[in-house]
Amino acid sequence: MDSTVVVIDFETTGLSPDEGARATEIAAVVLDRGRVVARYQSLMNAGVHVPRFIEELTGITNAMVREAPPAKEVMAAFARFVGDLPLVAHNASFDRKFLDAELARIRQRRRQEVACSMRVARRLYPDAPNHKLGTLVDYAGVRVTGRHHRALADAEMAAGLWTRMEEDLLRAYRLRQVPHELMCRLQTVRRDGLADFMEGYKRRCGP
DNA sequence: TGCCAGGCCCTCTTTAGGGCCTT
Repeated sequence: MDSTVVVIDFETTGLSPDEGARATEIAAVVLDRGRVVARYQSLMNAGVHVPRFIEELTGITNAMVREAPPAKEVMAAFARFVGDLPLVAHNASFDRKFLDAELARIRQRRRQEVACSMRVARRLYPDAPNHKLGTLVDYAGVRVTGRHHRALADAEMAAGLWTRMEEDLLRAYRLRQVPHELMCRLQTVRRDGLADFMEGYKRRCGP
């Protein structure tokens, strides 16, 4: 189960929990050997106003949030769902800070690292027009599963992108498998040093 | 109601600046 990860995505009222932004929706998909085998998704009511811009961006309205279960219940269920499995998110620094902030409100702490699909994509696809999730989904031929900026659709498409990147690594470097640890280490490799890194990896670890 | 940040990476770099990406 070395390759099993949970791909997560938050929709929020803004860009930073330090500035008062809260989560409005969260989703997680369990990705096992390239297949989504479990899903979790919920809107959540954190008792905050959703700005008009965010309503238009996400389609998540104040009325939808008012009728959603309390954030503390959603986050507790989310924490049970993901357990200790390693996490993946697109632009992980964003989702990580909201995850940590929302968990702290229910007196829980994250127990695993969050790998970043955007950072890996920047290594693997330096010629993509840009590295937004929507652009990479088109560029890599990932199936569009729903509306962008809704948590479950974005988590599923990020999972599809993660799978495609594993496949491209397998093809390009003739590996038998792509351990999650390798995907994490790719994040810290300079973009122009990927080929050298992979050759070194194969020598140390075998194909 | 309207507006907001921060980590990462690249390069014309490292005594820094600016673009990208997330909502």
